[in-house]
Amino acid sequence: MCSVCESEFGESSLPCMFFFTRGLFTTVAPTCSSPSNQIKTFLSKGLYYHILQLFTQLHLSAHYSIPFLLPSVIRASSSAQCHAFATQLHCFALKTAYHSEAVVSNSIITMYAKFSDVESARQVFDTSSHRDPITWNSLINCYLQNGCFEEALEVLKDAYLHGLVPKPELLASVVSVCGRKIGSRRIGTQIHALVVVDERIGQSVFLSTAFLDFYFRCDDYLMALRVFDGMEVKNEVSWTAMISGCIANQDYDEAFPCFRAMQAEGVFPNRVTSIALLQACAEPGFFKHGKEIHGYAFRRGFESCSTFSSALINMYCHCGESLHLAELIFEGTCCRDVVLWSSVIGSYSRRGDSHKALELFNKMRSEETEPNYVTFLAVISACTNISSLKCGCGLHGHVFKCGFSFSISVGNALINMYAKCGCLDGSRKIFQEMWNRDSVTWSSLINAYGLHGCGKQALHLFYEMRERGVKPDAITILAVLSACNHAGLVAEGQQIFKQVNADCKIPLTIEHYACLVDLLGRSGKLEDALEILKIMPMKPSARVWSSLVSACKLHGRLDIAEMLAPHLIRSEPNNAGNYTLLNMIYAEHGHWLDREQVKKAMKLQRLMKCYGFSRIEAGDESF
DNA sequence: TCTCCAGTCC
Repeated sequence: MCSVCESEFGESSLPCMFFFTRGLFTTVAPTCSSPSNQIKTFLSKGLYYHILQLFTQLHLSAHYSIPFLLPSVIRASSSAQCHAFATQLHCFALKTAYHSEAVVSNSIITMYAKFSDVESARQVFDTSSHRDPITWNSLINCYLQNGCFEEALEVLKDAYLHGLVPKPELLASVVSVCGRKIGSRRIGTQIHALVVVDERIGQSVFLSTAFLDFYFRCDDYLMALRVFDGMEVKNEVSWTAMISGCIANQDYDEAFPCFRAMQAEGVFPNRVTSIALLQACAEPGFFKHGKEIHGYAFRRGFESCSTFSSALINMYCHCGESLHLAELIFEGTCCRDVVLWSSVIGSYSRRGDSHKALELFNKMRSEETEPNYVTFLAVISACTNISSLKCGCGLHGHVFKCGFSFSISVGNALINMYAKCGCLDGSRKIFQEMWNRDSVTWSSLINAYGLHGCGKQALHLFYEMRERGVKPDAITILAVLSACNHAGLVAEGQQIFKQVNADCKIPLTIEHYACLVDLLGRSGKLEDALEILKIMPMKPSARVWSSLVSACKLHGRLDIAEMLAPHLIRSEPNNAGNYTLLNMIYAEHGHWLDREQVKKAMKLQRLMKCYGFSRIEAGDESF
């Protein structure tokens, strides 16, 4: 048996004879058959130098097979991440002039694309004498894979002008990027127009699905529906794109009938369909569908996929009482990737079980899974919930060590964490050290100032933010109003509210109105607060009523409190706190009869006053 | 070749 290609039979071939006679393989018997078999064996054993030797010999003997063999070896070496060997193969092609064959240069372009060496790929394209449609495709794909969207479009345009008709598969990739890239809507629509006008391109289910997804991502629901209805053939991917589109638009009532229609048409939902549907099942009222999808996926064997497990766990975590199921699935998943860990840690953190979230983070590290920035967001949030500065500082250190100091989101989470842990200096320092900031960064520090009663500084920062051209959003406004509220800056808060309301650029929500009403009430401007109640475009929430009644208590305005009392009780009939508040107001003014009535009403509702208590924690977690 | 999972500020 030949020890190179391990074949049992075959006649002596030229290359093996050569190696044998030159003593390159003194232990090899010359019984190999074809060069391609030998290459396969060399590749599987990692004997790259021997492949180069073999190519040299084939070239010297003018063997015809090189233009056929070289591309497949280049492809194999790029799949195996052998950068150095792949570059040597390129050198070999240059030296032997095989690079002038389109099939060879195409494979070299694809190889450089895989190694993210866009410049080398471009150089090969520019110097190649024979370009076929695949050469153009390879370069466009190279740009797309490496995030160079503008360059990809330039080449696509060039190719079209050179008379090349782009393949639907290629256009599908381009359209897919258009949907994901902000500001590329026009290009996607132009490509759609081109496909409609130029009949040479032809229709394909891939391309139509890409357009369907594209229009959903552009929030053009009607166009998406037109594309979907116009599709002659629909496969599981097109149905999945339709279902995902409905879910992204929060149109859950449409997503499930679509899923039924898909099955009725005889199209089997795949793993991606199940994952997309699980997202919708996490919404209140759709949990029963989630169990159904779980059962279906179990039968189809999707459960072994970590992406699926992640979506499943997320769904069970969102459905409150099913956390034990989420835990069971998590324990039963053998391949836990960083997404799965982050998902579980995030779920515990959101539910307020911060200690469990931190414990899982430690477990994740002990299992040697590297956290990413989403993991840090989840675990920093957990630490913020328990206001543990010691734990937060430890996490900050980890963030630094793991190289996530440059992440804006992580920086924002740290600003919030330091503020909630009582360390305003920490928040300020993070803000100052951040290389890039977004509107959330500014909102976070404004909020931090507000929490610490530094209203003036919060306002100053808000003005600076606007001067620097960073657009505030609804949350920034809420943070500023809240800061004004904490610091008693009534005039400033009122002015900002008026400005934002007049601009109409930022939609004001019930929270903004509640904050303003609270601000006015606390400062004794109860009549102004009542005016706001009249003009607000939404129904006042229980929080608005209770903050106003509290303000009445603070400023001794029994008259207004009595007027508001029925609204307060109606907004939250089962909240004992509201009755207690009224009790106290009546008692303070000596209205004992009214007080008795409130007490009776409380009894009637079988409500008990909840007494405050301090919780003693077992101990701080160590990091 | 198109479709899918975790997320900071209130």
